[in-house]
Amino acid sequence: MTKTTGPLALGNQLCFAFYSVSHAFSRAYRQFLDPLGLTYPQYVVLLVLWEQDDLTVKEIGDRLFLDSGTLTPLLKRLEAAGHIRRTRDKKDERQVRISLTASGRALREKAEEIPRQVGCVLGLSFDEVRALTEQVAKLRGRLHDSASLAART
Amino acid sequence: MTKTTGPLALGNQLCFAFYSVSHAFSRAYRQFLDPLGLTYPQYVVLLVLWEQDDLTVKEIGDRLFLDSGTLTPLLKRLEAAGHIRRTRDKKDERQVRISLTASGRALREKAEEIPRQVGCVLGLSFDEVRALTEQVAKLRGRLHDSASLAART
DNA sequence: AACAAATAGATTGCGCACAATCGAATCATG
DNA sequence: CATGATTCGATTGTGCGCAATCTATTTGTT
Repeated sequence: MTKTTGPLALGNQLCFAFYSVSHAFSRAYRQFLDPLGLTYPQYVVLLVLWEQDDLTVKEIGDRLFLDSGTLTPLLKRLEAAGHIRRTRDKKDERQVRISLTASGRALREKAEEIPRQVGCVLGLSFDEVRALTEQVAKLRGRLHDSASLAART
Repeated sequence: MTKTTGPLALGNQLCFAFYSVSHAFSRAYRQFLDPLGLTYPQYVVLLVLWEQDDLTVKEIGDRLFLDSGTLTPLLKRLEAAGHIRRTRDKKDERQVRISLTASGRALREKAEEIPRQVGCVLGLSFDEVRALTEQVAKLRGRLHDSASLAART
């Protein structure tokens, strides 16, 4: 057994809980995403585009808290797979607009069932999932606020 | 604004909440870990060793849900930094035992304050942190159980 | 003793995640 | 206008995270 007291005790550390559950979720999704040839981060990018098509790289990054160093190669792989198109914006040539292809839109159907399938092993009610999601999102917001505060120093 | 309904709506997805809060935590820890020359995964390995020294790679992996593909290079970097020693077990030459050096033990003091410093931006009481940690750990357990069940097929 | 199976760790290859840096395009200010 | 600052995205380099594979060692069975 591990100790359960003290500031360094692993069991008490919320950060590790999130770190490890995030990987566990990623592995759980993998079994459904592998047949589609998608990774979890690619799937999340598609989630964004299924909600709103034709976004710039920056807009996608803002929604997912990812920067171009992560997104550029990821988007190139999605483009190589034929799921998206990358085109420079005519109005502002600095921006690259990302739009779904027919293939990318077609994936949506198959992806629609995944969260439900993973969700049923969680043993949580819809309301519990909603409450937990909101609580976690609130924590993420506070961490971001404090980070951007620290960065301004 | 993003939509808030439908199975694919990002805001409703617990998985993304964990994915993004985990990165947010990692970034929050980074500002404290950078001065120590540690990454978050390296810090977590040290947390384990501060709790119990002289573990095998497998034992560390079991506690952290990581495999040798991740741990071997990470441990070599911790060894190169002088924080740990890696020695083959005399009784069972397949195993590599990981033990802290004086330098590795000395880091503990400086690391002791980090979770508290990050924790105070969360705006949660001690009990709320404990409850949330337990709830998240329970979810991780269920995801693991279902994964090992699926792997056995 | 002999040999198949299991186990521990290392290695390889791929895909994030992110800091740092760069070039090009745009904007702001005088 | 001019030009300095800002913004966007791409690029580079480092470090995970993990599947797949490999070797060496140990264990189990006969």
